[in-house]
Amino acid sequence: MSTDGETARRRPGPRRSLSHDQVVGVALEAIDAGGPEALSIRAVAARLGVNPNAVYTYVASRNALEREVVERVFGETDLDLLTGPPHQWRQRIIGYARSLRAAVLRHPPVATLMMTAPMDGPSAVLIGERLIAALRDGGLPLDAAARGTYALIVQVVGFVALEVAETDARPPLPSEADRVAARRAALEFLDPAQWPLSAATRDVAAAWISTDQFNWSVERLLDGMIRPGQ
Amino acid sequence: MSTDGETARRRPGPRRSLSHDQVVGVALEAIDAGGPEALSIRAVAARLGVNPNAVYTYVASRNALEREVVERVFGETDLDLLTGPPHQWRQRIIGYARSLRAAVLRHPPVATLMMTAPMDGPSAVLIGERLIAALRDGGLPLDAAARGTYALIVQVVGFVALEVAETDARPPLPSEADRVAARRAALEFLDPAQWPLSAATRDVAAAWISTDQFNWSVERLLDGMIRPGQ
DNA sequence: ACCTGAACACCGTTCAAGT
DNA sequence: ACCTGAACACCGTTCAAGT
Repeated sequence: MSTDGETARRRPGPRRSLSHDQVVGVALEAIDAGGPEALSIRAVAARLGVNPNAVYTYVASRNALEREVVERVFGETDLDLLTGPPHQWRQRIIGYARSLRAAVLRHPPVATLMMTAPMDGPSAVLIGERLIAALRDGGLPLDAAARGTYALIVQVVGFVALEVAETDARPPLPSEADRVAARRAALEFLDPAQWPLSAATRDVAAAWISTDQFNWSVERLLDGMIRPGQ
Repeated sequence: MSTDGETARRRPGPRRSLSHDQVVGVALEAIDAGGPEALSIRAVAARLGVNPNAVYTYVASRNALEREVVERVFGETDLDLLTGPPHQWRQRIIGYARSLRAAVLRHPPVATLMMTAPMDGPSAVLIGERLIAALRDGGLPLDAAARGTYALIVQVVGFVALEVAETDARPPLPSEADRVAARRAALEFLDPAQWPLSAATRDVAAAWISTDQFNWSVERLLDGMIRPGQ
């Protein structure tokens, strides 16, 4: 708790000390500079110019640090995109989904971290709250809106994680066109005699990680929820 | 190990030596016994009674080992569920999705591994091939079936990964009922004044990781693909 | 409250040498 | 071909001690 300093009390928002935020910020810097393995207690300590164990003053464990980094990246998304006129519920959801994907792609190693820790931070709660509202604007009953919220989160975060998994996760990522081209080349081996359908859809599979496919997946999920077959 | 010279050559299938398969098997055993951190070159070596570097005779790196473990778990799924009469395309897909989820839940740490490596193994190709076929049986054009295949994979694997992320990933996992109950308790803090929609749907959010929600998500995605709004 | 110093029990990976 | 022995450059975390 940061009741010790006065600056912390002035701000009514997050109660974290400045040094705590610095640690998280440095951790994100380390990840952006050195890739997935660069997020370590010792690397953060080195960047701060202190001994490794000094980091434990601000963070409980490596795991806790990872979760704070995730929280930080959620904070880089544009939550305002989720609010707006009810009839635009669809654009709001798609717009925010793209904003979330973009934020993670700026910090590729964070994609994995999002899949390995429960989404229980303040940002996650706020995103959930606004997603439920948007889905209700789309005509979903309350409970279905809550279910749909999670299906959307799974689709969006899962998509980005698998997208990043195709790379070495070292920022900056190659352009989407380059990544699709690399996939296309890697799929050349598909033998039409052995896997006729896969071979015939090589070009589609190469573009599985594209923005186009991302939008398509989210839209299909929305379509399936709006006129539910149950 | 037995007949490391001739048995491997007799079989025309995978060209791997018996010892290679043993290494992967031991890695999976280690994971099942010790959780996510137990999958290490040194732990596998210790289980085999050899020096750490001896493992490199059979596996190129820790990363390669992880991917082989994923391949092994894919092999535990029941691919036959994906084949069947065309009119049952829906049951085939849902049935296989459940089989895949069950296989991963038997080896929880593998869920994360599936999100951190490209799905390019032989099992992944075969699953893709049969998923495309099933979606075609559902009436989708070829390209849409290929797109839908990836959306389904993202939803299924992403769902399981986030489900496991709520636990310590140490098998055996608590029962689903227990895990839902734990989530319900953890969501007690939600303040209706601050997050009215989230607080009102606590019970739904607690069951986000349930089989019911899993089925619902997959079904909604299928609904959205079968009558596409594009 | 926050840091240093030192240590413990681990990692993945490489190299040289044996058989 | 497959292993040992030894080493390098790392990890996360804990404890005791300083200020």
